[in-house]
Amino acid sequence: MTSFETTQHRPMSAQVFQILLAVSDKQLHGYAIIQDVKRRTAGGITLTASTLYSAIKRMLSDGWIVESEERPVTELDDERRRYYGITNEGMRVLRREAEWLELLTEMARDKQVLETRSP
Amino acid sequence: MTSFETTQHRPMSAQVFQILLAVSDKQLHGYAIIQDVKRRTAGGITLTASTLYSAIKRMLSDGWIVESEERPVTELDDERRRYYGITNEGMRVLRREAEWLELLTEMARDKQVLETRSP
DNA sequence: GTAGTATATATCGCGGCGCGATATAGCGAT
DNA sequence: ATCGCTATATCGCGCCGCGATATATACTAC
Repeated sequence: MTSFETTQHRPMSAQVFQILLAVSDKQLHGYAIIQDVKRRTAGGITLTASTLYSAIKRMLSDGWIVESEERPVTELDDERRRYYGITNEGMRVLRREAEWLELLTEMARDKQVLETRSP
Repeated sequence: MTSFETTQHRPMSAQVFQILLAVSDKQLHGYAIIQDVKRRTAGGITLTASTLYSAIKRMLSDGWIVESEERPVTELDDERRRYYGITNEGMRVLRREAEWLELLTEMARDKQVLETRSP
């Protein structure tokens, strides 16, 4: 019998969430992450360089992402790039955060802040 | 011809979001907000007193909530209580944030981080 | 009655983090 | 060759959540 879930939710910034989403299905280098997030959120989130690289530093030490030693095969590569991939732990916290966001959305729906789903 | 929507999303903390949700359909005093949020999120978010009252101060000056002068009719009242209600502007930013959270959830679904919704 | 806990609001200071500013440098095109 | 884009990195400011602390009233138990 597991104890009831009363664990305090550890907040994750929208920026870190987007970085994790970006590298969740492919290896990306920093600058590509910025572009990917900007495109996918339609400008809703524009990562600054300082935000990105400080976040990467934290996520590395937290074991959420890893720098890949072998480079993805591309004819047009750039030596300066550093590629990152998600870890199992990173995937775990990403999934947990996504479920949390889904729960928050449902709370808003319960309060009639959002339209109720499927008429 | 309107320009394409590229407005940067203004981040709202999970705490402020929960406070807005709590007062979205009824007038509540500070301490009751703490209890309401703790119950509704099943302990996921526990507002501290300092977080709540500093957030209330900001939300008042931002015009997201107002202090109600007339007190809700209850036989068991408490003179110390200060009741707050949501404004039209508060409702607007709350709805906008809820839609944003819904969008983030969909992004996670697109990346297979969440299971695809049942037909 | 009085001790202890819950209710209720408020302030201070620390720490974490997003971000503007700034630096450095390889790259691609005209 | 100059200029904008690509690419990574650091510093410092400011905002904000939170622990600590303060004050005071209400309720409950012994």
